[in-house]
Amino acid sequence: MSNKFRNQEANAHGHGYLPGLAIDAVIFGFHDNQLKVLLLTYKNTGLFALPGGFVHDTEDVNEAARRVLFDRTGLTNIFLDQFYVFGDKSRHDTAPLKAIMAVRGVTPPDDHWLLKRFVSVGYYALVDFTKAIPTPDSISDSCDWFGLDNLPELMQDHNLIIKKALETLQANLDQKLIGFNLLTDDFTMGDLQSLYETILNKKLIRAAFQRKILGLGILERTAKKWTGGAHKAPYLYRFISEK
Amino acid sequence: MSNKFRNQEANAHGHGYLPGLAIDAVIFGFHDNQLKVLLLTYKNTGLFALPGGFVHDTEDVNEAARRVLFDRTGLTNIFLDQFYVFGDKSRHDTAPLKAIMAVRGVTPPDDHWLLKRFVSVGYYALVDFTKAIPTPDSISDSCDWFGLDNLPELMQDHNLIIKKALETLQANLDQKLIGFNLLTDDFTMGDLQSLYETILNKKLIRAAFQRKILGLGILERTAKKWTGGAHKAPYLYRFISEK
DNA sequence: TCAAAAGTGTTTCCCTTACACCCATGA
DNA sequence: TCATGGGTGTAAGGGAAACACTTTTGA
Repeated sequence: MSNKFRNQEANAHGHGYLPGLAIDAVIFGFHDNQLKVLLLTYKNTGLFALPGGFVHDTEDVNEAARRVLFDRTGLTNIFLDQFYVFGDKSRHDTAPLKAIMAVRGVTPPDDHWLLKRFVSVGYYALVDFTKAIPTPDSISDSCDWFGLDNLPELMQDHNLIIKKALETLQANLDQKLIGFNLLTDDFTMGDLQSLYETILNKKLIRAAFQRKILGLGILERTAKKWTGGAHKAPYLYRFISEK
Repeated sequence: MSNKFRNQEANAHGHGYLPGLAIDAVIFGFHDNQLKVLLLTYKNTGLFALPGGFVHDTEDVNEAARRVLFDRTGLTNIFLDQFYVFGDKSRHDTAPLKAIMAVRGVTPPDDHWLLKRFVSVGYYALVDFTKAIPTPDSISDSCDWFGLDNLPELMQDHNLIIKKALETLQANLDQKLIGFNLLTDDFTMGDLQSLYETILNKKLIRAAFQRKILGLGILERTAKKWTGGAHKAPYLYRFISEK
């Protein structure tokens, strides 16, 4: 949820949007050897939420997800995938929405469309932490990275959504080779291994990892070297996009 | 789509249902060494469609999918999983729905809820062909198995939905060991291999397959033997449910 | 000179492949 | 007895794991 309220408060019937359908985006980043997700905070409510939005009746659902991702990060051409539909009736909880609106001095009518039951399509995205520009929406007062290890209590079932997104990421990491989307253009083998270890939450064997990754034939060595530490300088690698 | 119209024609506003949200179920069966899916046919329209339905406002989306599966097959406790949300705006096509209604002598008003844009959650199910009892809904005149190799042209994007369901099945076959759901309680190793070969659409090596499957430790030999052919009688195996 | 990180070579182990052989059965 | 399908034994091959050795760098 987020960006869900720009102009919507005055639009009590949700004209122009698909009714009862929301998008929630788990946007992963990697920094300081930690997996992070983008969260919105709502002023004076102590509420935290995943970035999200609704679907215009003129766009595809997947397009809406890309729009949400762009609005919160300024990024396009990013790995973004559906992973689950959250449709339990127990999700229906009007309290947080009312609280957010109340702080803004709005008391929605009981039949306001945002207070109805919503089904949410969960998306997860992998972004380059250094390139994303976290941007709050019109009714949240900040948009920030939070470490996966110390997430706050989130609105509704958003903690569950993140959990399921992480499981999907772990399961697809090797299969779809999506991990690279979390790194900068050039990176060392150590960076990549550290990323894998963080996502999978287990140590990997250095020599085996190096051979396995290089064996995929999807990295090129960019001749350049890194400098700084009291040790041998590692090579920088770059992901080879489709030839 | 199916079962979507029981009582709904008279309910032009879709009261009691989540608006704009549908469920489509790709129900796989296995018979005569062929993968089959359950389809509904609509009288006098030449239209074919996947079984489907809508979500009551008193039930979870996953519950609604189970209900659809039960209504069309009489089965419960069946493998059933979400695999994708079909939400492109190009799906919106009122022609087939109008045709179906027209045959029944109904002309829906232009703002009838069924003529609005729908987003559909795709589910796929794996059922024992011998146990399912295909049952048409109130407005289709038959519900039958169709071989995947000779599917008719289906309503809307239902051919695409089946294609994507099959890809999901292929990708998850080994990982989640879901293939067993398509067989009878007791089966020979040949049956199982034939099933795998059909789903994956490639030949497997007999000896390797047998060792691989038995190596999983999830089958028990039921001592009994099969009879009939001019060759050694194969053992029957049974899937060991959680111990 | 030393510690630490990086790259690579070597050996072992295991799973898959490939091939073969034996068994059971009915025509 | 013969063809056919079913179960299993054995050896080869490929990749991961485990370990070690070398290289590079700054303190």
